[in-house]
Order: sequence, then structure tokens, then C-alpha cells
Amino acid sequence: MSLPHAILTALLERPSSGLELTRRFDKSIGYFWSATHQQIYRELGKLEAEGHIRALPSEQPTRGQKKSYEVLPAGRAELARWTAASQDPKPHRDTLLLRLRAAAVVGTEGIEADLRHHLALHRRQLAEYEEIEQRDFPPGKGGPQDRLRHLVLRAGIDLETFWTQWLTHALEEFTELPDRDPA
Amino acid sequence: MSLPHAILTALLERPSSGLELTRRFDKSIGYFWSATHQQIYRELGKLEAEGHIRALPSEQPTRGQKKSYEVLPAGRAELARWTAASQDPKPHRDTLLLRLRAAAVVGTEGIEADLRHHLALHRRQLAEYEEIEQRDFPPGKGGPQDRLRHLVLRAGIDLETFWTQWLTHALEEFTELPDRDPA
DNA sequence: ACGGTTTATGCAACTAGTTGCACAACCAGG
DNA sequence: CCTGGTTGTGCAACTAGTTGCATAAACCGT
Repeated sequence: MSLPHAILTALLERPSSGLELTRRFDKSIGYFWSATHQQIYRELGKLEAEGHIRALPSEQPTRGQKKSYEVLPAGRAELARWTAASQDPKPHRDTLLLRLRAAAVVGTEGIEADLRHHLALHRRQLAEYEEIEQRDFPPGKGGPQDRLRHLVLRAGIDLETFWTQWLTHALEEFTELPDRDPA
Repeated sequence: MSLPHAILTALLERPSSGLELTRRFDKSIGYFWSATHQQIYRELGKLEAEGHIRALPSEQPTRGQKKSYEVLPAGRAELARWTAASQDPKPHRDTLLLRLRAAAVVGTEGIEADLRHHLALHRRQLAEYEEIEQRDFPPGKGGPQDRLRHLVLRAGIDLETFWTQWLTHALEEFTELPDRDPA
């Protein structure tokens, strides 16, 4: 039940069309809640039907015509309600760790290359986050809103840092491992 | 497409019935790939139909009768194939970070209590992992299989460590925050 | 031998997310 | 002007995971 609230947050930050939202998800909110454009369009339809958002009345659009949305008071209220309500953390899932565990049983064939691949991706993401931090959060100032957003970004940075370190360590272990199949 | 492979791994480690699997998922594999008993039963049915596993022929069971499964060669081969094949990491989703971002727009009401709740859960999980580490991975020895499994456990420990630190830091920030609504 | 609890398996319906494709408008270049 | 790429919206079908419930046997006290 998070996607509609992710969209409400994004729309409160700035009213947008479906595609604009999709792009903004790709490089901001999507870092911790990704969504495809189809999910977003479907959800926009629902939110509009529920009276949480409305299309900006600039022109009446048809297919292929841009359509922007803004949040209505009911939508803001719903977002505030959801934000304040406590939620149990969903168990997280990680395919790579699963594969490593499987590798302990059926052999490590092929995994090392993939560890390198993941390492490269995490390094790239880390660099991107750090760039954003330098651009958007210069040291020492910013109101409460900025403090919160910075906190979220820090989580991203620290997570990526963790993964690059862990993957580096894992690769070191691999070089020490006898490379025969343990099965 | 990970659940069947998680099950194959678990069954290779030890043949089990559906409920035994469910319990083992709750306190081992489920740490990074959780599943409910319904998912597991459904998947066991599919895996059996595909010839990847078979019911141990101890007795012919009906409803309410324990039924254990073991992995067939075809199942082991499939697991090896899947383990070796490279996969793109799935984007991860985190409701708490999303809520924090929403809080920057609609106010921080109620979130602080939940941060404390999450902190408690992560601390508990961390303690559990560390207990497992002491019990199952005494320093200095172990074959390649143990090295790999320890590596996976380390990822869990380091992740929980990260979260406890980040949440602690976040709570500190909160005490410094003016507690009025930024909206 | 009965009734209640626990153990164990399973179906059905639902919710969320993904994939593949269709289609309209709009914008260049020849 | 028409053709082919890009932008933007959207439907339909599929896959994965969750929730709620049904059912059967086993075990246990009285």
C-alpha cells in the first residue's frame, strides 16, 4: 500500500504528469520505491477516482496529450494519516545472498563474475548519491525539511557503502577459496 | 523466480516436509528470503510436478499426514544453473524511508515512535545473528562451505548494524528538530 | 470414547508488481 | 505533406506474494 503514497509525496513536492512522475521516480523516490510507468498511470487513475488528486484543468486532454495532476486536501490528509501510522517492516529479500547460500551446496561456478558486476553497480550508485549530496545539501544549513531529506539520502549513501565493502570482502574471500566444486 | 531455488537449497541441506521447511525459513533462509507456508506448499507441488523433487517414499500420506521431500538430480542441476546465471539486482523498497520523505512534506507526527520500534527490532535481529555466529562459526576454521555461509551471515550482521546506527542517528536528529509541522 | 488443542496440508481469492504491446499526438528532415 | 522517431498515455495478461479459511490426522486429558 505504499505506491499511492509515494505518488502523493512526489505530487506534493511538484505537480506532474504521468511521464514526469516516472522520470522523477527513476532518479529520486525510486531509489527506495521504484515503479514502472504502467503502475504509475494505473495508480493515478485510482487516486483521481478516490478524489485524492485531480487533473490540472489547463486543457482537456486525450490520448498522447500531457495531463498533469495536483494533490487535493483529501489526498494530503490521507498521506499524513499513512505517514503517522506505524507499520511493521516488511521482510527484505536478496537474491544474491540466496545464490551465495545455494553456492555453498552446488558450487560457486559463475558467481564471482556477478559479484563484480554488483560491486560496479553499487559503486556507481554510491557516486551518484554523493553527487546529489554535494549539490543539494551543502554543509551546515537547511530547514527541517532539508534535514529529513538529507537523512534519507544518508541512508542511501551508507547502504551503498555497506554493499561495496561487503562485496569487496566477499571477493577477497573468493580468491582464497579452493576453486573446486564443494559438491 | 527465487522461491523454488530457495526451497531446493533448503532441501539439499536437509530433506524436510512442508511445515519443517516453513519453520526453517522462519529462522534461517527466511532472513533474506521469507515465505509463508502456503507459498511453500504450492511451490513444493510445482517442483514435484516438474520432477525436481520427490516425496520420500516412507509411507503414502493423505491430508494431515507428514510428507517429506528430497531433491532429485534434475533439481540439483536446475539449482546449479540458476546459481551460476547472472541476475540484475532488483530495486529495493523501503517503506520507512518513504514515510520519512513524506514526513518532510506533511509533518513528522507519529514517526518518531515508529523509528524507536524499528530500532528495537533491528537490535533484536542483530543479537540473534551474533548468537548464531558464535554458535556456528567459531573463529579460525571451517571448510569452503562454512566460509560461504559465514559470509552470508556477515552480510546480515553488518546490515543490521547499519540500520541500528542509522536509526540511532535519525532519532538524534529528531530531538534537535523544531517539533512544529513544516507544512 | 469424547471433545479440544496442536500439527500439518492445502484451496481460493485477493493484492501488488511486471511485461508486452497498442495507440495517439507531436516534431523533424527530406 | 508524409514518414519515421520521440513523447506520452494506457490496456491486458501474467507472475509473485498475501490472507483467510477448510480439512484431516494425532495427541491428550477426562
